[in-house]
Amino acid sequence: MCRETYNEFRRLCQQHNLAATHQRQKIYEALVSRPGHYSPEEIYEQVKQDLPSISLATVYKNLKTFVHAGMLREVSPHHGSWRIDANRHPHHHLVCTHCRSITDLDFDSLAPVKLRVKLPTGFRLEKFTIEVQGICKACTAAETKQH
Amino acid sequence: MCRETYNEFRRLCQQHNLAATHQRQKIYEALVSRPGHYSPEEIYEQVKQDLPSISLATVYKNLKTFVHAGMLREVSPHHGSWRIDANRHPHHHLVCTHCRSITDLDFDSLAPVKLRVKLPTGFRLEKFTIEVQGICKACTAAETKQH
DNA sequence: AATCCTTTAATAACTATTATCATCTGATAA
DNA sequence: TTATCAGATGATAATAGTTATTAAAGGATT
Repeated sequence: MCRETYNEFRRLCQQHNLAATHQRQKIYEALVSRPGHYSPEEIYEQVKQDLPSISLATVYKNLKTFVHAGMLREVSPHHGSWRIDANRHPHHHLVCTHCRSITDLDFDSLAPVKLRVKLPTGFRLEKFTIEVQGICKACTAAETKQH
Repeated sequence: MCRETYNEFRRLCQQHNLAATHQRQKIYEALVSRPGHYSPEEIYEQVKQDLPSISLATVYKNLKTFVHAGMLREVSPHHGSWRIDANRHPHHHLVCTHCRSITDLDFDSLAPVKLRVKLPTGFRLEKFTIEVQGICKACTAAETKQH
């Protein structure tokens, strides 16, 4: 890990009250040192090259910790189970990043997407989908009730 | 199932060369008769009320069949494994609906999202994410090679 | 009604993820 | 440095979600 990344890692851990362990260091490095959208399994394989005795559960736990702390993000908030949409009309989705509930948002609620550049050659565009991410009413209510 | 929905279902099955079985009818109905973004498990529970002996595998298989035929859509094209994104800069994603690969698209490649209406009260907006869905270069190439 | 081909139910198998718990380690203070 | 201890780790069992297999049943066509 380059010194800059290392320092950033230490700083982030301190900031979030996390012990800066070897495992975390390597997991963090595996993600930030190369572009990509890796799965826990892939990170595990990568980190194992440096720390052969690391456990897959450790990778999962720390990825969760990092995401929860805001040090990393998940690519999509819909992960887990497959969801089917029977709404045939073009529309967008409101997605709660807390409870992951999904609500339809009328297509015309948002101005059409405008492409300012050419897409990579070879990519055959099908459609744009906009996700409006945030905290839903129910989760906001539950949150404020707690305090 | 109302007659209109039933006729549409028959028509869709015919159009896609699918036998119009009771199970398919009920699965289709469970989705289109009420708004929502249901999981296979939820559909299964719903359909079981009418067809107690239906198998969960049948639900999965038919949902896949319907999605593949274009009769229904999946809410999001990436399911499977959890993916982590270490790119701290705001950006969008190109997603291949075939191989599900993910590529970053610079934030400025698309004009900013414009909200034309108020969001539902209580929803606390965090951010907009745009997914650019289509077929990636590799998949297009593989496809044309086949023919 | 007979035939054929598709679909289904049951269930085993598999993949992805989480929980449990004994052991170990990083951070802090002495 | 070393002692201390909360928090982290590794091993693995458990669970959730999904897919594969196969014998039996059902729709479509004749």
